[in-house]
Amino acid sequence: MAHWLMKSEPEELGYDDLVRKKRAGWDGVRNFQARNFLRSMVVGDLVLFYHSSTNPPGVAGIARIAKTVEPDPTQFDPASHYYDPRSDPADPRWDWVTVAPVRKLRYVTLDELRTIPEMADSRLLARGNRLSVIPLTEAEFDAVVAAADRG
DNA sequence: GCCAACGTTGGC
DNA sequence: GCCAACGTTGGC
Repeated sequence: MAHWLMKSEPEELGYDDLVRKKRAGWDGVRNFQARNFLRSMVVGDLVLFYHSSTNPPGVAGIARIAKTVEPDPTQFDPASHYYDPRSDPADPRWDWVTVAPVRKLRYVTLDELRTIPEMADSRLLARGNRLSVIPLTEAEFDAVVAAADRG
């Protein structure tokens, strides 16, 4: 089983929205590296659900992969913010996975994440990082959850 | 709203 | 296949 961190803008989909909806297609990934990570996910992988572009950014809860990749339907929807006219329906460029909530965590802000020793080498904290889907080691994942539970 | 970082695009 | 221009991300 693998571990991940996935960024979502809470105005689009926050952790509480995921709890309410029970599952959600993770739409809008338009970066090849992030997409390739989506493609390697399997059912049961655990995810730290991260709120980005908000003040403060941070980890809001644990989710899990409920369904593996399928084409992201928003790429074919001209009304969608994520519409990609270059994507060929016969060979879709962009995929999504379906995620489900596991448990809400005490909110661990980005500032606090920076103080967790196990996270020091994570791509999340790397300079200039913009990836919205980031693989975590089990130690990184566990350390963040432990910090949330400790607080 | 700014801006640094960086991925993508397209001209050559 | 280089690289400048452009667009996007995301913290601040």
